[in-house]
Amino acid sequence: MVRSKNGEAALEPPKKLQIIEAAFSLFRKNGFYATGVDLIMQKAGVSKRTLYKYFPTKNDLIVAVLNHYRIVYEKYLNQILKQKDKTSRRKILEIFDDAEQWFEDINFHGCLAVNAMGEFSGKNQAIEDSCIRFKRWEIDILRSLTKDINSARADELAYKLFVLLEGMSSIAQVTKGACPFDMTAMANEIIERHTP
Amino acid sequence: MVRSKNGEAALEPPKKLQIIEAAFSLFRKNGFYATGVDLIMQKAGVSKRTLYKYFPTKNDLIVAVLNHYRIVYEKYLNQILKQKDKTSRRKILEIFDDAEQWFEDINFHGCLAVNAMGEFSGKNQAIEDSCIRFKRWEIDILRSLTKDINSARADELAYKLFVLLEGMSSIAQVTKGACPFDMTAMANEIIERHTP
DNA sequence: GACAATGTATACCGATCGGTTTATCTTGAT
DNA sequence: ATCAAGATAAACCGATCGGTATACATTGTC
Repeated sequence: MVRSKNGEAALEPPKKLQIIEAAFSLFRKNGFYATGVDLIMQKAGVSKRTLYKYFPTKNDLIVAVLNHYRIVYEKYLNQILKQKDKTSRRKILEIFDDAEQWFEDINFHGCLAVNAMGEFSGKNQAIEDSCIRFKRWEIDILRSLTKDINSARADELAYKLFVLLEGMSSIAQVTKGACPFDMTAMANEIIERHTP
Repeated sequence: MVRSKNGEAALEPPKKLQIIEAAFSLFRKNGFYATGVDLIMQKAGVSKRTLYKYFPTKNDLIVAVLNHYRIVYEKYLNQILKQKDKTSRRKILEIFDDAEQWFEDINFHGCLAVNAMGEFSGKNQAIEDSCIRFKRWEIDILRSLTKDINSARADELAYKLFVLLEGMSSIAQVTKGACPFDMTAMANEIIERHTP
């Protein structure tokens, strides 16, 4: 059984990833300050010593979680972006369609980077930088798509779509109600208006 | 000098308001969990006993601060809304103009209700309710103005403007950079498109 | 079977948290 | 001048925080 355990261990994520994923779900649900390291190590099934071996401070773990957040997002986006048979416009609308569903999920608690900035703004530069990088990356993705729609006004279109996405996210986080209007249709209108 | 002190005391806000205002600025800058009651009482120039007389728990103070946040916002909005010589459209654009300046301010840290929801979602019902009420109130104000522009589609127009406002707020909070596009012009475009 | 490495469990640390209590001082009304 | 009210300052409380240190169990390698 030792051998089989080893085989599994090679496939299952290492402890470091376990910790990040446990912290990720706890931070998202309960916030950063409100989540203690004891709870994280308990949920990760890992001792405190191991946790502090991989992450010398809690803030280091937070930075790692924010990076993980982007990687998870990236994996999802790549599934959409790699579809060769779809136009950039359709890809964008697909992103908005999925986002609309997320926002209606009872377990949606807003963008982790926005929440982190609300708790650590002016307090921890590394965390702030992570958040800023995340948002810049988000709009870069959108811009890479809007370039195919209207290369001359790609920046403007990407930014307008981004504002729509962020606005809906914030509103959904607070009001927790279903969107009173069709977000994807809104995105489609904006794209329509910027299509030459 | 005792008499002059008394005279001033009658005009200056009572201790309760001092506490709320001190907590307001601290919560906005440093977040809720990260701000201890000791710092609040120190900044308010008030003893701990007095603070706990007016607010039995810290969460009670947070709710009061969120209500205060709405009242401050309301006072500002009333200055705009009461101008009889301006159209509702101009009033909306004025709101967006001011918002754009706020967002570029170095001391802007996002919407307090959004930040509070990020820290207390699923933890404190009273705080959550305060945040939800705040957002509902915001969109109600917008709807009261869009009714004058297009009564048939007032809800839709108000919501679109609200999404724009919230989206810009979130983006500004994280990226801390100047808006790359003219937000008021965007609002104007939206209104234009919904004007019959 | 021995050994070093690694992980776990847990006790512990000082600091700080939200909140209470006590003791002192100021104040306004009589 | 006195006295009760209400404020302050500060000690204090138990709990929890992030983080460290210790003791024990498990593991792969030789």
